[in-house]
This record gives sequence, structure tokens and C-alpha cells, in this order.
Amino acid sequence: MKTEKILPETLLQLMLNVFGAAPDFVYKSGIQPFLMEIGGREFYIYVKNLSSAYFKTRPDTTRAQLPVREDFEEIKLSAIPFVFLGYDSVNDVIVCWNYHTAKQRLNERKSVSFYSRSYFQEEVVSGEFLRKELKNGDTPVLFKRKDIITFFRSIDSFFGKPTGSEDVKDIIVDGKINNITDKTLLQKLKPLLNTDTPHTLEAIKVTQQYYGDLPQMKFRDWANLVKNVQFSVSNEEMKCDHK
DNA sequence: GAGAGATCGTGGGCTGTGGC
DNA sequence: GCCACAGCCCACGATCTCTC
Repeated sequence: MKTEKILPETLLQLMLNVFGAAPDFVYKSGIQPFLMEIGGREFYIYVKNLSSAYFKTRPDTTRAQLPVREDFEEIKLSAIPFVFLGYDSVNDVIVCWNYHTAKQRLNERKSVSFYSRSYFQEEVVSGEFLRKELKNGDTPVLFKRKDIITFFRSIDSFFGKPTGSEDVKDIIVDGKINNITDKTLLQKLKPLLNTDTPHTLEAIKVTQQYYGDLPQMKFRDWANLVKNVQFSVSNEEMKCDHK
């Protein structure tokens, strides 16, 4: 795989260019890694160029390597998720490995490798998330850089919650969202929809802005998505019901 | 068919090198 | 000196092949 070296600052800028479209995105500090917030959650993001693994018989194997760094110790001890991303500049594709695993592996060795395949990266199309299984059990998710907002909106659906929580169903299938489970978005939609006179069009607009550009989603899909929103009954309401 | 050894496939991680 | 990438060797499990 022919790689073009991209400076850490440029990689940061490439990410910010897309994240900037999300109204709830906040860049906080750092270059690589950098700290950011989206959907009310903070993340440490570390983006590195994907390059060949230089296996003589397997030129298709690509990888990104994690070095040892002092600031990783702080991140490792922090409660904030650490998301390690590999960037393929040729295909404008991002590979994300399980962020729970990536955090655990920080500073474990002088150089920790995370693998992908160049043909996986070439396979990615706009609006879709490719989840591939490697022989080492890793299940990296590949997507176009422009889809990074959508990816972060549903990152738990790909890798689950950190601490022994129940599995979360994938909400993006074939580039489409079938169900809104994101609490932040549900909070925004509640005043628009949970009323005698629902503001459906406004709700569709809010949802589109929240998830970003999804080419597979037609207006009818967005409308159905909003129509099917269900607001769970709060604990307090539950208690009242049982009185 | 079963077991042993050889070979292959895949990933881990170290060192070297060059740019800043 | 630090960092990122290039290049390499090594470990190990899976699979294949040979022999009995």
C-alpha cells in the first residue's frame, strides 16, 4: 500500500473539518491525541496514518502503531474513552479499532500494532460502516471520513459499553438508522414530538442535523424514524404508575 | 484414520531511519 | 531527542502432507 505521510496537525484538521458540522461538537485541547466532546460525551482521539505492515507475502495487510508516550498514562487512568483511529488518505477512510481494547493496550509495549487490510479500506462506501473480523479477534469498523459524526453518535453500538453492560443493537444497517436510542437526541426531540401538536418537520430537521449526512436515508426514512420514536417512561413516572 | 512433522498464515513487536 | 513510518524477524495457531 502506497501511503502518503500526513502530519499530526493535518490529521487533526481533517477530523475537525468534518466534526465542525455537528452543532454539539466541542474541540477541547491537544493535537494527537486530542480531547473533544460530542453528544455530551468526551473522547480522547488519536489518529495515525495507516501504512503497510510490510509483510513480504501479505502486502494487503495494513496497520497503525501505538508508541509509548507519557501522556498515555494519564489517558489510561482517565475515565474518558480513548479512540484510536487509522487514516487511509488514498481512500479517505478511517479505521477504528475497539476503543476499550485500545485503551487497555496503551503503553503495554514499545510499539503496539493494530491491523487492517487495504482491500477492506477500498471496499468502504459513503454512508456505510464496514465491520470486519480479523484472525486475532479484532473487529475494526471502517467508514468514510465524512461519516465520522454518525460513527461517534453510535460508537457504543459497534463496541458496546465499557463496563459489563448489556449489548446494544446496531442502529445503523446498510447506511440507514432504524431506531433512535441516543438519549441526547431523544431529549431534543421530546419537546417537539411528545405533545398534542407534534412538530414532525422540525424533529426531522433536528435528527438530520444530529446524525449528519447519510446518503442512504431518504426523506421517507427520516420521517419514519421520527414517527417511530418512543420516549421511555422515567423512573419517577414508573414509581407513580406502581402506586 | 490417526499421529507427527512440515509448512503456511497471521499478527506482535523491535530496531532502523529520516524529518522536524 | 522525539516521533512516525519502514522493514524485519519471531511466535504461534491452523492447515496440510506424509507415514504407518
